[in-house]
Amino acid sequence: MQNKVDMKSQSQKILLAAYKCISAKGYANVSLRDISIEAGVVLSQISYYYGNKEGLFKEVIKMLVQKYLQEVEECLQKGATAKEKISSLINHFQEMLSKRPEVFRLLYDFTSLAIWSPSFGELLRNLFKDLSSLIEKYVLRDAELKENLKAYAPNSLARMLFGAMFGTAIQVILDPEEKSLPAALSPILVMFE
Amino acid sequence: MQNKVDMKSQSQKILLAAYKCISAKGYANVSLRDISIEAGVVLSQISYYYGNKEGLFKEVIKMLVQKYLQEVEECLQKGATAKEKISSLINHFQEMLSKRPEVFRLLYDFTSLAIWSPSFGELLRNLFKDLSSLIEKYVLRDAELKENLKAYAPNSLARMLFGAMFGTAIQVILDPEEKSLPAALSPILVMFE
DNA sequence: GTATAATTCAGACGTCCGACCTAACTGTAG
DNA sequence: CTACAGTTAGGTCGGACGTCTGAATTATAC
Repeated sequence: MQNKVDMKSQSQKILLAAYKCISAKGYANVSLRDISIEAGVVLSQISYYYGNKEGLFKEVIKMLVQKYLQEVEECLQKGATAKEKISSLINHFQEMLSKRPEVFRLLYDFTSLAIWSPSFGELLRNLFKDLSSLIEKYVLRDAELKENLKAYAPNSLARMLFGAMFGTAIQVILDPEEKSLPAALSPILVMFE
Repeated sequence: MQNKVDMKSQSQKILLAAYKCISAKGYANVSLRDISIEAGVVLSQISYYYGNKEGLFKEVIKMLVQKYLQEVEECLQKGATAKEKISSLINHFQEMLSKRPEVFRLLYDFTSLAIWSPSFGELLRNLFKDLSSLIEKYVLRDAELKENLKAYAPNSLARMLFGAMFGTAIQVILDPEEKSLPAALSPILVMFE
């Protein structure tokens, strides 16, 4: 019979510990031993469930992607106009930045891995594609879109909008003391008014 | 007497080899041995000149920053209106992306280091501050600025503009096959027309 | 020329890591 | 109970890494 504290499966404990460790110290600075200790599990359990470090981190990413893509979609459904939708998305980003900055740290860490590793690269490419597709779907199909925005391919616009959030957020992460930085996301709205 | 091929000082050879290796494979995937071989220099020369791996990479960054901040400033001086200046900057980014993508790879690699290491963090924070200050100085002090842009703090606007380029560029780096992506930088111009 | 400092060189050291192996344990089906 | 697959445990292994040491060489100052 399993103890109540051990109700969570070993594999889940490992996954959560990996999330915690990596988002706190970075993929490169965390060893599988660190994670096994944090999870209260023996080292070899990690290879048993996830094969290797890369496989484990991929699962962490997949878990996160699944969780947050949905949140983003919900944001984009709020509001009637394009501006309101983007505004809701920006609010969500700002809230995440202040309340769950570790999610962003993980994202940026993941990004640098993706530059050098083809398999991570594909994972991140898909995430970026999905995110910009969501923006395209909910915002840029808006009939009320300003005339001068229509000169650009919707996909380019979506990529740029997402890029602006991504690029602004990293500045916040790097300089959390600079309280005025999150506000830098707001000027995006200019494009929709 | 030094051989002509060895005219470059050891420290310079190391610095250039480090740039080459790191921008090709990433900081975490390059060993000091790789660099010493690429430089045609003995391993211990690296510690002699740069102390340790971190010190060496910091010098690589400083070299790069010095080189490119100037380029950016020159871009921003071209053109009369805010839109023209930003357009010139975007062109420069697009050209860099296609001709010297390794500079961006280095920048993103550096960014992920900066998240976890305070000293790298300070270096990158300063770079971001300098870049956005340049944009602020040359573009956003423009008297012809659109009325609705004036609602935002110039610094916030500059941060967002730089963020948009940073965040769009990473998508290009990750998906170099997608030839339409660099065009995603262009919609930024909408804000200035 | 000699003394002194700076540089170059070859190699070793201890550490840490991911991967791997084998045995023990657990639950289950027959 | 037995057989067996699934799981957990503990430990080892080889290798790669950054750093360090000390000797050899070269340049510099007097």
